[in-house]
Amino acid sequence: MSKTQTEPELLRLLGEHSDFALAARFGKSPVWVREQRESRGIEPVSRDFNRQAIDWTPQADALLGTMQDTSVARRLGTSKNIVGYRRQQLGIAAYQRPPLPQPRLISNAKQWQAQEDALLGTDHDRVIAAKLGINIWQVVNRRWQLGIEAYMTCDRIVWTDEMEGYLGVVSDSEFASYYGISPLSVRMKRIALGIPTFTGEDSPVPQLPAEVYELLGVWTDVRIAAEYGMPRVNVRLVRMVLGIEVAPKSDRSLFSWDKTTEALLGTDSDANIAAQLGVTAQQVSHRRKKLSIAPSGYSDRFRWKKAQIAQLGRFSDAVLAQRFRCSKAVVEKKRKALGIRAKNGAHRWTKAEIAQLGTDTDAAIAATLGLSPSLVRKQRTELDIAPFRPVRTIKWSKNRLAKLGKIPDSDFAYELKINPGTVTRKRQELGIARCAEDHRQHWKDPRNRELLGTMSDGALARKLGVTPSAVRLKRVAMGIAAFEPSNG
DNA sequence: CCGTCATCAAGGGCTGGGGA
DNA sequence: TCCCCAGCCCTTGATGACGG
Repeated sequence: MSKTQTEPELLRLLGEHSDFALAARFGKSPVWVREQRESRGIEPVSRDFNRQAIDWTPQADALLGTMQDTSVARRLGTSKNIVGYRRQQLGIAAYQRPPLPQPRLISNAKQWQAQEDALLGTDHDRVIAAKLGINIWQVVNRRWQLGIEAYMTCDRIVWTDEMEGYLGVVSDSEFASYYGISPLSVRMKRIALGIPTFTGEDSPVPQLPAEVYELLGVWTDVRIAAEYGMPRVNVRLVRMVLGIEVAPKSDRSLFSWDKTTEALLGTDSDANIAAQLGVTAQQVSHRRKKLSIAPSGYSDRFRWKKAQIAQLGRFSDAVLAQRFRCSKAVVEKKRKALGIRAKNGAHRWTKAEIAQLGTDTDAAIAATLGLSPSLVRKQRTELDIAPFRPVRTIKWSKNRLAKLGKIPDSDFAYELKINPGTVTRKRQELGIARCAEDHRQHWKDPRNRELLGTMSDGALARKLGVTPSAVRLKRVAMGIAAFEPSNG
């Protein structure tokens, strides 16, 4: 089929078939197909486009249970839910993965009870292992055998059935480009699901020394990578494939910087200097940035090209500095000289959002805008906006005065966004008795006390409507250890 | 007693260069 | 085209210091 024949036919089918299907049929890239579709204002085809089109032939049925539903779905061009439904209709058991390599730590077989199986995947393997009084590897192995997904608290990329179905259909880079994510993330996901490359080659999971398997989830990835001289990404990939949660954080170690050690900053890579000083690369990076020292190898004498100037403001200065191999200050200077507005990280600040900075606590604004408090604080300090101070002159209206003593001081203070002491003093000044209830009521409730240490202080604070500090103080006072996501 | 800020550790994710 | 990997940014959460 010639190009002149191909393209009108392809364009006619836009929106009737998925971008990937058309790309495969006409030998185009999915990104190109999407661009053509979007430029014509055509909506993408529904992810269920082929729901009715599945022809369950004996050959198709024969695949059920011989591999993961996701893999069957990919072969048949449908979703894993449809495959799973068909498999259950025919009473075919789900595909069971082969057993994991048996580390030395698994000493004896365990008879699993139904209620113990029910715990799998509901929390970190380490936590469940502690609850059951067994080794984490017994939990991992059992969960793996039953095909239960590991408990995850964070997964930034939301992998849909549709996305998983297209893994291996096109190259990782093509896939990454289409969905706007990193090829590395695609590769890791593809290997984790046991899907070969689109050329049909297997991507083996990196082999780690036997003893390292026992350290996964026990030591941090960074520590394993450093101790065994292997890339962190390999450790992460194997841990991800096995569904082992991250390890608890190590104890923090403070480093005292002096003129001699500070003089090293920027003379070599942060990692090399970190190794030299026996600290983490992030500590070096943090100190270097604090002193406004450019990374090693970055030059301030930078010759700008048109293509590079075109990127100013479209990406954060830091990202461009890394991309152009120059310091962040060089990018910032050029951008400001051209009057181009900065792009901060993944978030582009609007005028309305900037106007909110400093009008409330960073945490409260972050919650409103759906950002992290750190990002809000960073933006506020960059714009030289003073932090919100809860201590301020408050106008005591009749309505506000009427509430004194009717609700707990701390609750009222929270409502007014002022310090609770201010409310208490005003109430005492007017001789009004305090409300019998106060924030301590939170801790009088045994159900709330039982929550201490079971989740992060911040999470419990949000749940109870108090600050993380309040939770932390109570937790420490009761001698309860801080919650560790991987604590076992 | 509680809120805020600064600092640090760590994980998720990305970029880009080099090699097969 | 894929793989490998160093280096970096962003985010989350814990904690000490300080102040109201």
